[in-house]
Amino acid sequence: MPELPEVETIRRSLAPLVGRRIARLELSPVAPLRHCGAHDITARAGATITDLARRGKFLLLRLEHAPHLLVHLGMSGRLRHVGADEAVPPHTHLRLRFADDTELRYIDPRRFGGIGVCNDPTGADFPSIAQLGPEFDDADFTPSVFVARCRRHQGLQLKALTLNQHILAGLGNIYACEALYHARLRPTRVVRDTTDAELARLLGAAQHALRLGIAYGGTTLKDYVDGLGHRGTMQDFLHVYDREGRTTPDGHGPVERIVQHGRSTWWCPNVQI
DNA sequence: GCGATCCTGGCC
DNA sequence: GGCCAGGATCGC
Repeated sequence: MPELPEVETIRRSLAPLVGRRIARLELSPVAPLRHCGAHDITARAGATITDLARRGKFLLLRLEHAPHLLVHLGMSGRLRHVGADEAVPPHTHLRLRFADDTELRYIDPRRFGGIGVCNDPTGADFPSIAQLGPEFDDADFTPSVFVARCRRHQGLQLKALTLNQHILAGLGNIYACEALYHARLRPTRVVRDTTDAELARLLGAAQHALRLGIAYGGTTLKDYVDGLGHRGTMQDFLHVYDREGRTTPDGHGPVERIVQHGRSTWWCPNVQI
């Protein structure tokens, strides 16, 4: 479900949790645990949340003392801060209860996401975070750095490149399709047949797509909401994603759908060369 | 680098 | 019943 803009929106919406102590913690027996055991999670009961951070699509709940908690929402994960008396939906895997009778719930029907712990406040000791590429807004992440990273994967199609979290962290299927459209690049193009200038354009388009997504509070296609239940509005500004057979909103032409690596890509042949 | 795989649910 | 879904990992 959530890509970087959605996770960032959730992070911001959960700011009221900072400073609160986890009075009680409940972990489902089928919770998707990553690189840890149930006790690593349940032992965090009693700890105080000092900060909420994000790295790529990971949300970090920093606690007063390590280890910290981290969450990845996968395809169907949600985080909700609600009153503890609200009905508990199916597939609720983690509940962090606070003294004011509210709780943070992690809900994930498909369990493609997961929860884990890390000792480093940036999550750097967590395997899949350690392997992430730079953040889109990292000041050191210049076009030449991005091009150099891309050149290590000369055989990749540009669609796979944009989705590859080791090269640039945060894009998912929506923002990858939109970035390729704004960069005017055909998703089936291969890195080795792409100029440095084109790759630099792709980075700029990806950064733009992510910034826009954050500004609009994420994309609600179906059921994405932030921690307080608010929908995003980025869906009103998409140019190609899920628009097969329609024209781009800027009137540049018809949108086609192809399948790459088992996933849909929407793109506009009139624009993307 | 690619395809299969992990899951549940919604829609046709 | 089949197909599809905001993701990532693990084999070959």
